[in-house]
Amino acid sequence: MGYREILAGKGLKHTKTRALVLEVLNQAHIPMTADELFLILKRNEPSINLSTVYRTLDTLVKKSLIMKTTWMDDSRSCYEYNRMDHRHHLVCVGCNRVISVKGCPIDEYASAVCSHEGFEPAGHRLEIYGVCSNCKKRVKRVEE
Amino acid sequence: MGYREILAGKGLKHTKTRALVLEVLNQAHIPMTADELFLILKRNEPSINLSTVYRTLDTLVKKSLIMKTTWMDDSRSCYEYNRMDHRHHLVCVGCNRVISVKGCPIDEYASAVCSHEGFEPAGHRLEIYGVCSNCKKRVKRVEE
DNA sequence: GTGCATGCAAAGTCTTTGCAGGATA
DNA sequence: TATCCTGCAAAGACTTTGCATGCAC
Repeated sequence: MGYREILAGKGLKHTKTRALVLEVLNQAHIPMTADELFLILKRNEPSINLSTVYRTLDTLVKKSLIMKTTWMDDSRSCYEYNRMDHRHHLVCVGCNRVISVKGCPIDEYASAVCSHEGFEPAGHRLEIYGVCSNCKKRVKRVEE
Repeated sequence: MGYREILAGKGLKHTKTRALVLEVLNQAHIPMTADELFLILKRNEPSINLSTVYRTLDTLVKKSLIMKTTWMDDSRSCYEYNRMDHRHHLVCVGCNRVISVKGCPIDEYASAVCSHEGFEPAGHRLEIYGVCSNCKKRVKRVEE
């Protein structure tokens, strides 16, 4: 299914920006900031404005085509393609490298917690933070 | 152990603001914004300034006495007491009510993911989002 | 042609910083 | 007393909004 159909399915007009945002996020597999997207979109569409990117992201979030989130150490919003087989992420607290992790260990637990509290499940957010091997070396070097 | 000792253990001077921030967050069991804290602290310390609150929070985060995070639908930073037996949260996407959930289903999984990728575990963030019973009723009423 | 999307500029919100005076060990 | 903390005001970063023009259906 092309992005034109995906957008039409949500009652949205097809525009260059919307299709490109969906494509970039779909291929990225990793949450990106509005500014990062802006710089990428600018290559195809030099006249594009950052506020258009924000408006586009907002629209796509409202239609649940993408999700908005953040990393714990950064207050900027990030945006991520909303897939059926969602992934979680492993983030290095040293260099901010992000690894996309397949499989979700939470769905069952989340449903159980929700039903215990009388909630209708709507999703969850899970990230794992750690120190990657490069950063571990760097720390050791400093400690020596 | 009092907050004076906790602060001293991290090499920090004891100040009213620091002790109060720790106390409020410790009792809250739920992440709070800088502004929410500011309003509470103002009751005890009417002359307090919001920038002092931000500086205090920053200091306490750097010493790992508290943690900084956000909710998915809000870009403001929240701060949470850093306990050994950490909790996760169930958030209503309708009214933003937050329920603190005992027990963590993730530690083992997080360690496994980290060791698979050569990371040293440093923590994780997990929140569950859902629609609480009140908000479910509200939706039904609108649909009828 | 109508209604929604966009570029541009300006405003808004949250957060950080510089500086002089004040509190802590 | 030396050092770090605080209030105040100003700046900074990210995000949103108003308006006139342009594009999609």
